[in-house]
Amino acid sequence: MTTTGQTSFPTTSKHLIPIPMTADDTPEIDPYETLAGSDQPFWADAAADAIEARSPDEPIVIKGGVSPSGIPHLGHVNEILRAYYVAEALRARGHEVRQVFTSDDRDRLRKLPRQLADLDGNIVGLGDVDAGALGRNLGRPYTDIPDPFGVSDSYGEHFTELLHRSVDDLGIDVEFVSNTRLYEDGEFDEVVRHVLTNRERAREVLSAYQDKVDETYVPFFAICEACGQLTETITDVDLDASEVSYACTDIDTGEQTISGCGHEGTVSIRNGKLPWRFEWPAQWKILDVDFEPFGKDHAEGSWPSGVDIARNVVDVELPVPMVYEWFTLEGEALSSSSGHVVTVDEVLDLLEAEVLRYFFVKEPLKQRDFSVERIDQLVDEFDRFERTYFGERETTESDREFVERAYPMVVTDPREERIRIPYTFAAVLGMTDDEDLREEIARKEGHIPEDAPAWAVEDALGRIERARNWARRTGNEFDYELKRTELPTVDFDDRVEAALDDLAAFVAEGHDGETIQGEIYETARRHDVDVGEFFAAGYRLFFDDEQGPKLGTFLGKLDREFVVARLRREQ
RNA sequence: GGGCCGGUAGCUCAGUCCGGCAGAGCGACGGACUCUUAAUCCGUCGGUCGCGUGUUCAAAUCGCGCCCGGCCCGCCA
Repeated sequence: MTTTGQTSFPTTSKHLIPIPMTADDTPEIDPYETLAGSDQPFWADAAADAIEARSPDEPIVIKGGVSPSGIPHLGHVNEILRAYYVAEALRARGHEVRQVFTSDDRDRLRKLPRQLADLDGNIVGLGDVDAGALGRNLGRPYTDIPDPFGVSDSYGEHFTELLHRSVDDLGIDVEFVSNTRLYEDGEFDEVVRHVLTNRERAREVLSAYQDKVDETYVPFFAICEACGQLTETITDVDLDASEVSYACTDIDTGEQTISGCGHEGTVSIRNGKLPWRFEWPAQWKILDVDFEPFGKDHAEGSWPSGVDIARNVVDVELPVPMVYEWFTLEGEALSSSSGHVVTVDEVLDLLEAEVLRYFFVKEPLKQRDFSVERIDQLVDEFDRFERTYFGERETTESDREFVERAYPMVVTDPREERIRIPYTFAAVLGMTDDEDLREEIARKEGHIPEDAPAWAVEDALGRIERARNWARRTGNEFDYELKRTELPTVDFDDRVEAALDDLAAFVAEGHDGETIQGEIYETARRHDVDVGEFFAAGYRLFFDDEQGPKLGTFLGKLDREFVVARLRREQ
């Protein structure tokens, strides 16, 4: 994890001058409007237009950020990918762009997640770590909590690292910034001092948004020297010393109350944090943010107050906002705490990174469902997206314009020779572990051109393992597995058994797959067995299933003794 | 109480900004490949565009009013 190389601010500054207490109308800026009314075929270009319209200084800064509260899932990646496409759109126009992502790791742990994940992404239950020890850290900043796995420096660093790895796996290069480091290194000093200097004003502005703000409210949380909790009761502010005094009182997190230790003390403003509503605009100022995408959860609360605070307290120009809808997983909201999540790690076992990148290139304001069950549809859609780019299929003009712009951002090295084996067919090929056989069948069925370059063949075959993982994970109709070691339980009537013996004899003579396929029909007819019934018998024998791949072709590829013995129900 | 998204073919969705013949993929059905089973190819089937209403020569598309589904905010972050 890296931090920004910001220079320190001088201790005296014009920003320490109190802002006069005047009422100020803040025209609303609707974050839903950024993409509305644009005639751009790709939404990221609409966002880029809005950014360019402000003539920002280079490099243009695109930000995002989340708290490292637990297992990073697809929702967290969404935040980064949305920003990424906007950054790419600007880069394609020749701008220099910094995409930064703040890990809001000084936020406090408010409740224990039900699941955690180790650095390899293996998901474990809370009971598999020392939950009691973790529980004693409620109310403390993530970066002050020991890593439950004992590897990283802190809980915060652990989960930030996991997210960083997910982003790396997607091939996205983002500058990660630790919020804690920004405080520790003094990057926040000036803006914190400014907010505290104008705390009357801050109180007045925020009170329009939060009822709990009263005369005693001070916009700062201090880290208690005794117990490490972020306490909200600030009893005194010493701007000359850049210190605050506090009393460690109970914290009401809404769901539960975290008891304070009662300690009273004084700490530097580097040992604490601004409340989120102030911290967000403060980040805009420190990092000089030009564009900020955020989930719809921020659209009604944090954003309007952030606009007000940016203008009337922090004194910073607003970034261009953009709201994105959250998506669902199998039709239901993602939830770290309840464990209804899917990680990037898991998804990349099922499909290629570019397919996942494609998922996030679609309209941000549409609520979409990510379904493992129907991943084949997503992959098929991606394959069409790719074929459209290479002009291999017809589509509408607007779709073509979208694809031409978006595809190079999804697949960063477009190569026309690339081969995609249809996903469900790849799942069928997954029935065998024999890699040569996989390739042979794929070639035979026309999914790999004669003159395909080796790299393209290798890439294409890589999908088979993923599709097989998918078939197994979902246990769907493509979950074929050759029952090689033991004979499935079978119960055939005499005619079927006679037909199988007959077919065994034919196979023993040595024929290729095509011929065997034809003979299956002939044999069935000769023995007055329904063709469908006979195929079903074959699938039962070899796959313990009602259906499977094209049988004759497949049997022709297996070693003959095994096929003959199995047809005779001997092995 | 408020916000946003969605409702178009059996399924998943595009089309709505900017009104002008109702679209794609999957699916189902029929056929071809000496051969009902993955794939491939050909063909067929598919829709009261959630409901109502207004505007218009013309509405899936624009306005208004509803209904249904989902999520979010009104604690915290």
